[in-house]
Amino acid sequence: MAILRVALDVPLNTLFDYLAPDTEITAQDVGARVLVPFGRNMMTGVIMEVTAYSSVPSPKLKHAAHIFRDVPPLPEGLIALFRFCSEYYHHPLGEVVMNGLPNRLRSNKPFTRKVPSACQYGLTLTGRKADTSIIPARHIVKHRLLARLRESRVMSISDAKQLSPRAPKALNELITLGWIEEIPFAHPATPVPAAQALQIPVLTTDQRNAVDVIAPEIGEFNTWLLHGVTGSGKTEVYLRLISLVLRQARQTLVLVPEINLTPQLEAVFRARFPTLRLVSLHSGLSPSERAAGWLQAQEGAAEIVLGTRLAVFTPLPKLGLIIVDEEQDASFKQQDGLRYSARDVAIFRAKQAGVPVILGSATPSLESHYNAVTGRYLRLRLSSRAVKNAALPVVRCIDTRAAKTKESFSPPVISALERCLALNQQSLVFINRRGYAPVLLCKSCGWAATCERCASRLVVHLRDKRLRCHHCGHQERFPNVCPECGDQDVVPFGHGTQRVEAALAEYFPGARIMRIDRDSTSRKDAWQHMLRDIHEQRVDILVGTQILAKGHDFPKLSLVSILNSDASLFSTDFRASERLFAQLMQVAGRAGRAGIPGEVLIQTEFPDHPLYHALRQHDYDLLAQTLLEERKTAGFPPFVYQALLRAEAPKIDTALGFLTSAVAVAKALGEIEVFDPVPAQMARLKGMERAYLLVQSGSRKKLQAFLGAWRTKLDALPSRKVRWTVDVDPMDF
DNA sequence: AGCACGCCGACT
DNA sequence: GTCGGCGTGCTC
Repeated sequence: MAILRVALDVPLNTLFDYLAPDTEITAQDVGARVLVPFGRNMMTGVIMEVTAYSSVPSPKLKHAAHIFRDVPPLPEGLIALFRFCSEYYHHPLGEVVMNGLPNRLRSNKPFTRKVPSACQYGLTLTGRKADTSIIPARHIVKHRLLARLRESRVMSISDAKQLSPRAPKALNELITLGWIEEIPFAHPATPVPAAQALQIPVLTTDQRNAVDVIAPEIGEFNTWLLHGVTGSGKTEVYLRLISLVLRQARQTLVLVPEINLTPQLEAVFRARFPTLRLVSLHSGLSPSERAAGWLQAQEGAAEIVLGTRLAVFTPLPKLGLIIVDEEQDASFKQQDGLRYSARDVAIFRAKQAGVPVILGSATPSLESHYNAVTGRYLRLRLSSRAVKNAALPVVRCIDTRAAKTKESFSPPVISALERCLALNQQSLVFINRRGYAPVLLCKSCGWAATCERCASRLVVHLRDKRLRCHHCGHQERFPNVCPECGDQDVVPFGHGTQRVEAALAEYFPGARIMRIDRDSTSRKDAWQHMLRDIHEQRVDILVGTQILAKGHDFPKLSLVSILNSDASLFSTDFRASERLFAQLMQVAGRAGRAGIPGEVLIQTEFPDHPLYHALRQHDYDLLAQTLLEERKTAGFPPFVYQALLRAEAPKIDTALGFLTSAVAVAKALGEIEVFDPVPAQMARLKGMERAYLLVQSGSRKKLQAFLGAWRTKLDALPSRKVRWTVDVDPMDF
């Protein structure tokens, strides 16, 4: 009787053996999903191996209930990728495998592919004449659907879903009522491309060079670092290479950071390749849609798979190229569960598949930069802007020790904004802090509002008169008096986007000001509408957080002011400068992209800091060299390889106690540098106390070997009330 | 992780 | 006398 070795979504570092449900089991079934009894439940897992014998005593073995043959089994390569991740990140294989599957395929129910809805919806005669007031006013979705249909006659299911996620249900009820009917599509939804949409831009010398160098290497593994200043046209290089890959009938995987950038890039791809079969895996998809896209990729039908970090686990039988855009972005590292770096997994995957991987960035991570310096990655530079006459913006520092700020603004920034307004040009004010003020203080006793579940200050949101924790989402009412001393003098301290917006409104009563942060863009489609307003010049001054920094072109923008970024200069996090630099380069890059000369003003108390110096010169390499030297002296990555043992417990001493015994175990294993356990930066989060222990080594191999042995020993350690995980190549401390 | 079993305090 | 607390141990 064949034995199935099954990966299950449980935090145990083992596969589970089952007797095959019938005799028709072959090696073909490796990679298939399987329904098995586990404990007292049924669970869905993936068959990792089919063997003849099991080391589990036979009375314990149960029969698998059912092998799903609704979708093809996972390809061998993907299983190998999962095994690699499990080993490298020291995370249970079952969790890695199940984490990689779309949710819909993790369930115990077979997958039935829904025929993509080939119809639109329109009003019936009854519906057109009907009195909508007989529908209760609280059925907002129904009213909106009807109103929209009276306007536009027809709408597709996706139009309806844009109105509300509950629209399908409302539609069905209205169909039952006889007000709405299904209208079959006359034509497939593929729009005929306008001739001018296909105009292909002429490449700059740098772009041409990059394409010419990479093109002959398609079909071979190499890691390319496409290092291009903001606005240098990295996307155009991607497009040229993708078109080569398309011609070979192979698939391209494009990974993007976790922001609403996916639709932008999707539109660019569709405009260039009108008949392209593209699957976009973003957070807005329903489980069925995601599974459907995933299957199209697995069947080789999708030519491009575009998505955020999870997309790195999409099965791609005809993979020809991987692109990781904005490779330095922190969102490629998952911060819970399997703590993988999608960028690093992508590189492994490219190597495994024998295809090139392109890491694109204006400000590469120091790790990638170093790999390019040592020759492990091949760097290609795009050093000029792609749009004719678009020069890099002039960057100036405003010394706020000399030019005193009032409500966050120094006189030079105010006059620059005035100038911009007079010239009818747009300007951007960057302050990376949401809310009105980052802290609420009592002037009398020094009390500050803090989150009861986290070790964080509550942020003042004046608009809704509430205090909010930006770490756990907790919110409470704004106190009228200090809860400590009863004094009435509780005041917001410091500046966030809302306060800056209010100050600007005072300075420039006539200006059209728009605030752009997670609060103002959280409503569905809000950001899209705001983008349109910006493009159509209905806005003079944009105030916002890093959400503004990424990927968007604002052609009319000529001035960028950065109000308050000094805090990150002297952070305890050794990666803070690198991140700040990347962020400021990105924001600065928003200015002057379409021929208007751009200007960037940075308010700082440390205008002589090397970071600002490099920024003024647009000199990434200069700063990278400085930072690398610092890291080398201090013994930080990329000169060492690190891992964290993270522990959390209701009481900090429990976590620290566990870590202390882990230190003893680690020291006994030897050959590795072990640091003392310390409380995490955000020591308390969501009611849990957190601490970590850092280990590092100059050799990745040694670190890996150590982690394997260490983890086995840690599993045996008593860990009452403590939850612990290993974080390889940690990004957050 | 779930989910059992299992042994000690405040309630009908 | 029971209901229920979460400590410990197992899941093929």
